[in-house]
Amino acid sequence: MSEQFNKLGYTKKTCITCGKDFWTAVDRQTCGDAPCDEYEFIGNPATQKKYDLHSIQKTFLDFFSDNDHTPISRYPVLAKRWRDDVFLVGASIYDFQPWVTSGMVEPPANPLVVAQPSIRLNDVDNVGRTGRHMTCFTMGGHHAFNSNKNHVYWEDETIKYCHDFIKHIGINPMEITFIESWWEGGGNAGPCYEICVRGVELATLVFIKYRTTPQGLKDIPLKIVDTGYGLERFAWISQGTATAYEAAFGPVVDQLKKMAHVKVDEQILAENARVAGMMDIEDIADLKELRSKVAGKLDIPVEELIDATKPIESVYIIADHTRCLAFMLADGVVPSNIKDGYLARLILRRTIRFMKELQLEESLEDIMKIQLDYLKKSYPEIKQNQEHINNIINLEEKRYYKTVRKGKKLVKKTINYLKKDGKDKIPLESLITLYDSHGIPPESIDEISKQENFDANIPDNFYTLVAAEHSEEITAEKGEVELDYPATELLFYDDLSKYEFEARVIGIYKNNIILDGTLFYPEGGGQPSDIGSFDIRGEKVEVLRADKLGDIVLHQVKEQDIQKVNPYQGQIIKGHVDPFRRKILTQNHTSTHLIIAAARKVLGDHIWQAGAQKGVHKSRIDISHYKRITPQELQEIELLANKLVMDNINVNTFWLERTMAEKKYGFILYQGGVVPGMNIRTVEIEGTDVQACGGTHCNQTGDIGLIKINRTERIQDGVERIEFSAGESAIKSIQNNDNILKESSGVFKVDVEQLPQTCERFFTEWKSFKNEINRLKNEIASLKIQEIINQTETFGELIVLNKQMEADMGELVKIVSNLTETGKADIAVIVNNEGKIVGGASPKALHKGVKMGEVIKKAASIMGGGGGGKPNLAQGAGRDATKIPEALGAISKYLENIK
RNA sequence: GGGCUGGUAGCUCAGGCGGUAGAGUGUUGCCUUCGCAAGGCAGAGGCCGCGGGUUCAAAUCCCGCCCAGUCCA
Repeated sequence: MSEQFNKLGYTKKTCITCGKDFWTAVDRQTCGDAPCDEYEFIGNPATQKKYDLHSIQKTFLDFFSDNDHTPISRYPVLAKRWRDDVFLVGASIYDFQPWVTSGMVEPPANPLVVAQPSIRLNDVDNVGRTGRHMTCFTMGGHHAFNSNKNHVYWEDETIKYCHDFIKHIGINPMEITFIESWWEGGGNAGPCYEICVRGVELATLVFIKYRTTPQGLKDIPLKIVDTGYGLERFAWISQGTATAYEAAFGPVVDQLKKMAHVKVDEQILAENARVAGMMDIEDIADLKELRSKVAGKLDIPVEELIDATKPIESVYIIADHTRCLAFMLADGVVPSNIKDGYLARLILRRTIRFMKELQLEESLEDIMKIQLDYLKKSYPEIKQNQEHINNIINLEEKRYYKTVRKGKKLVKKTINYLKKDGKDKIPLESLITLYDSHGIPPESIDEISKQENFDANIPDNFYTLVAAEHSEEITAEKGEVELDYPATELLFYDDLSKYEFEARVIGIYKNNIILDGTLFYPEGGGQPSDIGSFDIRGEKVEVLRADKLGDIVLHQVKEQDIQKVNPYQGQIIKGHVDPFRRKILTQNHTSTHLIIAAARKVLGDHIWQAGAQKGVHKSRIDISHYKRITPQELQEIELLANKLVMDNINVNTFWLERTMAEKKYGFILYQGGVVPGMNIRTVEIEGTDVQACGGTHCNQTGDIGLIKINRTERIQDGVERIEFSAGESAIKSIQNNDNILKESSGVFKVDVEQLPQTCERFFTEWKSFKNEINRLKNEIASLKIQEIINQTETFGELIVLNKQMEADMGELVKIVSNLTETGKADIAVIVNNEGKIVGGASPKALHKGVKMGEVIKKAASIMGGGGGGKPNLAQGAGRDATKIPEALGAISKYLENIK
């Protein structure tokens, strides 16, 4: 245990309430954390000086900077910029996972200090209501990374720093308690202290020293001091405001209050926060309990409490959410229906919903302006993105209103149907469909139902029931094979123009050959593998593909070829890479970098690669963009990309240490996806684009020759796919388009230039001909009626026509329906020479029980076909025209029975 | 990545268990009116998203694609 506590005059006690061990400098019974201790700082700040978020952040960074820590800039909140296991940064340690924390890469500084905006959305429902929950908070972290070679500092120093910092800002250290605890997360674990003052937890000091495995805890080589100071909490305790929101973003709250004319009862809020502080609030039931407790303490009915707090809670939510959004959008999250984009949309729509609740007339853009003006003091880069943020939120606002409008209609329609069916409440099934498929939250359904005097019948555990609808998905765990061979030397990086090489066979795995070095590029980074052949003492063995397994390249050959290689284990063989394929894949790969660069120029800096697949004939690249790329924009991108080709820019590739590379170029390096490893292969197209990329690239952009963009596709909301071809394939693509045009214009026998207007003309004419034909058929039908109207017979009371005549299906239908509708016949059955048959019945005949569908079905089946329809009109057909008389006979027979 | 909706007239949408493509609105002409608002009558306007399949017959059923919306991880 730490010596430091004794030095500082702290002794260990056990909390009489929760039983946890804690360290204190005074004689006290409880640990100092809620619920063992109540909030004691509301209306009673713990410091002389009041810190706002900007000043506490600066004080924090300066303090640790003065104590030998290197301050580093915040990381983007969008964690996928450097890792692919989480969407958003949830703590300062996320910045260094996994590369630094695994020991693979040196930290940017050691020890270091950072104020990292972090986003956690799991408690989103509590935000604004408990006085302390936020979606976005600033985690101050001072970190030390201790290895065998380099011991920086551990527990003693950490405790001292924490103690000194708290003292530095003016809190009496006698008030601090250090609660002993255990921390686990992200596959790591270690002991920790929770630092509490006046009932609120201000920081956590974690000492990461283990890896959690199914077999238990394992020591890790790198021991990490992971501290998290809740800077908003520090601001709060220094100001003693009723809620953390006033302390963290008071100016925003004030302006919103003014806008919405919200009046606040400070006493209620303070009591609410105090009681909430004592509770672990997780779901709606907890919130309800909170309300009733607070109402009880204030001795007012719950309804009154809710009415009194609802507006200000909305203000808090909006202030919190816009801050969260500002970071997300500025850092490059594009709202979407999936992944991180979905989270952004969720927050954005929640914000609008609470704006509606307050009946604010201002747009989201107006509100966001307040937030950005507040944030710009510490985060000028966010304010610089204002235009981009506005573009997105205005678009999203419109989309949201459209969805709401549609949703309202749908709910009303649903209710109408239910009313017709004599139901008095909405079944759960419909509620789930409305939410799940159409995004209408149950609160909205309830609201609309009330207007329609209907019971929405929404269960309390609605969202749990929705979750139950989504049955768990099976994720196939792929068994990783581990092979014990030395890393294959990747020769292709040395000289990209070489296609012949010699290497030693060092192993064989299934039908794969392992060499000590290779020129074959293994599939990776969206670039397909090379193909080619081995030359083994004059015998040729085809290489089907190359794959990377860890550091080893596997060369796949045909099963039967393995014996040819087997005797040569340990010997040198020759390899030959298909130069054409390699060349065109290389051209395609460099092209993707140019298209990205061009797209950023044309569409904006928010463009980020979301995936890519290169191919021989065509390649594709997915980019984040919040709306469709217009055809004009696409042509601009194509032109610009080709200009970059024509400029014949040098493409430089070199290896850089990871942290160095990040410092030099920023996260835009990871445009093409997260790359593993200590050193990063950096591909730089001079003055145009830099990416961490393991692929093969042209030496100069001119080597590409030509880029042809073929089409775009919206693969997901917020992600646009661009398909293109490069080099020879680009020429082929253009020629292919040419051929299509020539063939098309050839059909019309016009010049290519005239094709559009010719198509237009033909299509228009085709439509008018179609209408004309329809009109003529009507006329023909009435003429043909004249032909046969006098051939009717009378069966009892019914006038019957049962004949064969020449007419097509459409005419038959018109003739028959005209006859029976006008009363010229009660039963009309006409069959043409091909065996197509139509029958109709007048209301009078229907009344007698005639079912035309059955009649025609029978008649058509005699002719070897089928048919059917409604009682008053039916049609059918048979292939055997010789049976027509027989079919007509059957009908006569049927009619005999009717009369 | 997975699930669920939807795409029908210029617009808003019915219809859909296969059997003659509909309404409202807008539009055009005529009637009523000094004129307008309004009303009455008549008409024009549809590759029923695209491509396959099943069937005597597909807007309708099946498969694929495109477009839009939405929920979840």
